[in-house]
Amino acid sequence: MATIGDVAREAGVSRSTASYALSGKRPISEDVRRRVQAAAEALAYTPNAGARALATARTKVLGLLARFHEDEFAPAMLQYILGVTDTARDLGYDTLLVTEADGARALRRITDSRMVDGVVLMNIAQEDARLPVLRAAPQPGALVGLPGDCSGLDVFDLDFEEAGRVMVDHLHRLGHRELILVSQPEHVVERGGAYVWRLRDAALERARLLGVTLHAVYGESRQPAVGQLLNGLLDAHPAATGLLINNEAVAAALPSVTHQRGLRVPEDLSVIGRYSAEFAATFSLPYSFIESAPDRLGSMAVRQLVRRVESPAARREPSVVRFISPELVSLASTAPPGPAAP
Amino acid sequence: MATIGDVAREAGVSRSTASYALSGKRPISEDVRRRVQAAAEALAYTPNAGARALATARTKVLGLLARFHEDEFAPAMLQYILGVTDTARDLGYDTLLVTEADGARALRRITDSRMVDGVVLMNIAQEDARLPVLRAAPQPGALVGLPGDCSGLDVFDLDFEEAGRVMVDHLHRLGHRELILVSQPEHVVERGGAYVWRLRDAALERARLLGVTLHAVYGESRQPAVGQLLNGLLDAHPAATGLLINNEAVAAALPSVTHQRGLRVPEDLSVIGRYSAEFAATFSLPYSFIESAPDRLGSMAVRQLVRRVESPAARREPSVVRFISPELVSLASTAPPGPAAP
DNA sequence: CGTCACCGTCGAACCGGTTCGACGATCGGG
DNA sequence: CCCGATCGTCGAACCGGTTCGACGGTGACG
Repeated sequence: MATIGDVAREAGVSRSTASYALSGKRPISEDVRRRVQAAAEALAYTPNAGARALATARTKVLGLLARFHEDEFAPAMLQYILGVTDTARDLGYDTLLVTEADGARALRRITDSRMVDGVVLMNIAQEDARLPVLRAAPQPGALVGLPGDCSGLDVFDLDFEEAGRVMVDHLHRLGHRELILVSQPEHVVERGGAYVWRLRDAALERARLLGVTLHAVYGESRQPAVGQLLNGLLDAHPAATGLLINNEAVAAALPSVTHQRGLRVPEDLSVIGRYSAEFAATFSLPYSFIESAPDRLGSMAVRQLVRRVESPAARREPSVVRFISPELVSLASTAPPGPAAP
Repeated sequence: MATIGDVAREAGVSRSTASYALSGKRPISEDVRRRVQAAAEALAYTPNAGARALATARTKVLGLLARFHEDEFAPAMLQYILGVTDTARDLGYDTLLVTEADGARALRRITDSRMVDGVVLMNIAQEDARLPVLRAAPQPGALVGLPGDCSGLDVFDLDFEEAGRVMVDHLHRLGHRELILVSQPEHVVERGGAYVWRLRDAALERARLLGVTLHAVYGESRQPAVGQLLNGLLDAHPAATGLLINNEAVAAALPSVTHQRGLRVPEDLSVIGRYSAEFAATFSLPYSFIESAPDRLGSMAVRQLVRRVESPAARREPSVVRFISPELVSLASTAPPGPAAP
């Protein structure tokens, strides 16, 4: 491979001049600049990333730490990842994807060795072992998901509390008075998946205020348990006219269950979920839903991260916590309850 | 951050001695070795990745080039990725995930700049623009998927031809004489997705030999088109007793269609698909299927890649093309046709 | 007791970039 | 015509590792 020394020799200038001619960081005569560029072209010169990183203390690589729990829904995960990699590339960065189980150790490895200029953390837990490591690291970081203590960290997440309230409000306004909320499986809660109880608690609180009955249960993530759970719920609460779903797997399984039971949606049961539009389209879920926009969250996190990476001033700004407000993007499957329907 | 110079000073030795003490590449007295290790520990020394890459011409990073077409199924994609990242980490490598649209340019970027020691290419097309770039690159590469010309390249893929034959054979043996095969959408073929026609052509050929009628059609990847397609097919071929599916989205949509039509599986219709066990479990597909093991393919590709990266001898070995033989891992939904059933 | 081999350590060079300070040439102004 | 500012270029140092060759000290052996 050609080095900048080769380019310089070919163009008949010194290495430093070649470097300046290519970077434009100092004035260079038009003639020399052209000769250097021609030489670089001719030799197919590409700077060595390691050497450049060593000299500039910049790698142009971002780390992305993600865990794949079997109970997490793959399509959503992939959308987060794409939001990050695509945005990073637009901004001139590559992405190092780290999926190993011991996230804290992995984070220490990539930050201490200076492989990355910054990191995005996903699958944030209430008490996340990676956060102390991140706070101590010299590189900035951004979280997708809200931890218990987010001091000093940039956080991006859906406003799950508001999502819970919007769901309850919407059905209450239509006249529903008995609802069921299916969340993620309980072990997601146990490992600190705060988004489960953030939506759940807010929904329960709002239901209490409005005088609506809300049966809140933890869900399942895999078949056939999901189907059994749904059938059990509908058996147990025959008077419930509305179903709230904070769990992609449950949403995906619902159509066959309602079909099987002969339930019409929304005439017999109003349904409102929380997932991405992409997910809704893939599985043709005919439900009202709150858009969770994973790709947008990933993208936002990267933009903020890169700002901090590239500007010393931005690095000193106070940390931000930014919530995407839940938007009800479809109203296909919610209607006034039973008797009022055609 | 501490450098090896700091460690050396702390331990009272030269930089080279510190390096040798940590790497063990030359005999070092027990006393010095302990002092150096203590110093490294005390200063929380971690080698600078850029500097090491510059000196050793090794980055301990592998590139993973993947494209995400909207008509490709996310869960399978994620399994491929995990197979690669997890195996790479086990072998001491990190993974640079590159998803940009212009794969050839991206590949050139990461190889020319020496960011990676090797690359894994996914979503291989029949005529793949990345292959010339890979062949010209100084780093070894491995493909997950079979291109038209795989000379000089390590290739890992499911044996789709055999999969097609196994599907037809299996149903023929049970007594079925009229079958339907639903493949991927036609535009997957147009962009060079060879696995579509590899399975399809082999199935058609085998059906011809056996005197079985096989209606082979291209599928859809999204709802509600998938459901409409299936209904149309079942209407058009009422005498067909077996359904072959080489398309995850179609498999996922089938239960609600059969339910809706009142078709019993396997009594009225035998079904056999091609997808991963993970996928089957998530969606509770009660079908016979051929395991496609994306994580295993990713893992195999990385193992071979790392062999070539680490051993100059292995680098000179002739390239390999390795097919996973299709295994029928479930027989839940295939039975002799109609009248013979209970 | 002298010599040789070997063990352990050191200094220096190198990997391939970037960047700082200096220096010569050119130009304008007095 | 000389001086000083400006422009363009160069040499050298530096980033932080690894590795080669050399060298001093010790032990074994003749």
